[in-house]
Amino acid sequence: MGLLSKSTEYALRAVLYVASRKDAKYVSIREISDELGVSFHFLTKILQRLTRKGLVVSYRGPGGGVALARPAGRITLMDIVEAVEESDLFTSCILGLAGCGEKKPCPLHGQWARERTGLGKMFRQTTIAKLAGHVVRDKLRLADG
Amino acid sequence: MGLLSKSTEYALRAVLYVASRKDAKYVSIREISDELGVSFHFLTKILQRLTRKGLVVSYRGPGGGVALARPAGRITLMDIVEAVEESDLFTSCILGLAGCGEKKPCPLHGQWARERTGLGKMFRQTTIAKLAGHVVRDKLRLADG
DNA sequence: CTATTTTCAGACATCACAGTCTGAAATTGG
DNA sequence: CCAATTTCAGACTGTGATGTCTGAAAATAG
Ligand code: FES
Ligand code: FES
Repeated sequence: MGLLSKSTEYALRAVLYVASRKDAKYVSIREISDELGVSFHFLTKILQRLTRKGLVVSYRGPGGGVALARPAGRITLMDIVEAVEESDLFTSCILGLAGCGEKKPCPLHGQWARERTGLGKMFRQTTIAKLAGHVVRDKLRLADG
Repeated sequence: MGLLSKSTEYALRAVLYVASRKDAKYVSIREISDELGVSFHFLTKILQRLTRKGLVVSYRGPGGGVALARPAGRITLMDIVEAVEESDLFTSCILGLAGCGEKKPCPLHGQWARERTGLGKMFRQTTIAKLAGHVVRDKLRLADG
């Protein structure tokens, strides 16, 4: 099992792609799906979700597409993950028990809570701007190959 | 998405339960499923996998059940996870790209690789004995409620 | 206005994981 | 031997995530 769902993976890659094309006003979903090598229709549904959540704005018709709703420096990985994934990764018990907390911990609670906090920090502190800049400067990939 | 699959969660809980019943020779799957509150048949399939992988030994007939194949101090969480999960969590790209490594990193590689290493250490260094001891001494739960 | 482009919306299909069920094989106790 | 107990094996079903398809709605260009 991967850490993130396919939907979240695609969402992150798509947003990073849009952010790395700072010059463009709107980027069409068709262009994104072609560049990332993922299904157009599936990506459309995912981006619609980001649109409804207010992370990206969209525009229909020729020259339309999607754009970030606010500066990439104010969008974190956690924003995206929370928008598309209904995951309790950062709050739930690693053994799947009901209610994770200090009151009734499972035997793994201590160690998992520490790792989870580290992961949460990474997702909350890393912005799209930082990663997109990395993509542009170092020509990092957002697709296979 | 949780970090572990249901199968892995059940496997860990079952092994911890067996380890925390040091006095017993064999623990029946029925007893385990009752205590953990999970499906008997489903748990059976999971424990059969652990048996085939050589992590537990089983015995049929009255008084039969499963037991750890070696001292709990020499079974790590990673042993269990690798036995039941065909997960690449500790080797694959967090964006799902083909081939994760320094040669062709994705923009998240650096940060994810660090977190992943921490997680891997936790799973490799934590033994069943340590956690089961914790369960017995502090009466920690392995089931809901 | 008309044709084209593009997102929006939702139905439908596919697939892997989770869970259920039935019966066979092994072991024990009487 | 016989009956009860328990694991082993595999077929079957349910469910949610993934992926595909068709058409409507909005915007642009001519
Ligand atoms: S109770 Fe299990 S991780 Fe917190
Ligand atoms: S290439 Fe993406 S995490 Fe290593």
